Amino acid sequence: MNIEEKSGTIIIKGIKNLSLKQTFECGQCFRFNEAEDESYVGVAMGKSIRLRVDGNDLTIFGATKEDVEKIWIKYLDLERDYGKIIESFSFDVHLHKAAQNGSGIRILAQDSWETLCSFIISQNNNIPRIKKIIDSLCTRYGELLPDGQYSFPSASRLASLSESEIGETRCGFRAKYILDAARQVDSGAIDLEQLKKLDEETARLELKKIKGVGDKVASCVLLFGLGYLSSFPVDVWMKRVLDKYYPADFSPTVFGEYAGIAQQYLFYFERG
DNA sequence: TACCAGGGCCTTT
DNA sequence: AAAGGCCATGGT
Repeated sequence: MNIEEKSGTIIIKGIKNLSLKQTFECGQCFRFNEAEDESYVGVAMGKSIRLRVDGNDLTIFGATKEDVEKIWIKYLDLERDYGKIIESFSFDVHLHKAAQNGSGIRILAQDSWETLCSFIISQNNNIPRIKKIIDSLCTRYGELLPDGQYSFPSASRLASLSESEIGETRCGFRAKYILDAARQVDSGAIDLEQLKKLDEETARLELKKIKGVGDKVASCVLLFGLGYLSSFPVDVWMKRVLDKYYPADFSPTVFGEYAGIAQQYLFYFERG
């Protein structure tokens, strides 16, 4: 990877298939927002960051070269050849079309705890409100970062709160689910890092032991927070896609080891 | 298997 | 401006 450091910013050249807009607005992540000059600003992995793409060059503001190498390349999944994956989907006309439409999407390797908590909040909810609740959670219970933003609160911090304190974020009936997740992660009853080492279905069963985590939320956590790129979340949108374009007995497992990436292309395409 | 659980967005009127 | 449907659901 071609990494240059220039007056406090990092530039990585020759990155194909990276659109910040598609990546941050396809519903996998709730803490990045578009700023001026089409850059994206947000907090992840406990750090604030600003990103900008010009052609095939990615500029990273506010990060050290060490953090780029250790954190951000992995977070943005920059080492994976998405062009090759898109071509591998050419056996399916509809998927291939969707993939070309969303060819700048990358599946972020997000923090496992933040992903679990965020997708519990996402249930039966819309994106603007999900973002608002997460923002409130971070401002209230996260840690203040040098640039004035707040980190995502740790499981142990949330485990120390009452249900009504979590409810101050206006998350409604989800407060008890967030608290259960925080307590199970904080106590070690669930070890999210260990789940990355299991097989997908065993990890899914572990996640579903948490209140408020059903198949859909578990699938999202597997895909966005635990690195299982074969995980294929099926929500109302995806049901619609499957009904519309695929036979009744169709199983998304035919999409293979990158079925989760296929899911994102189909989701992004269908939502328009 | 229905129905219920915040609340706010968003479209329609 | 007011109404009502809807929302990347899961629990009971």
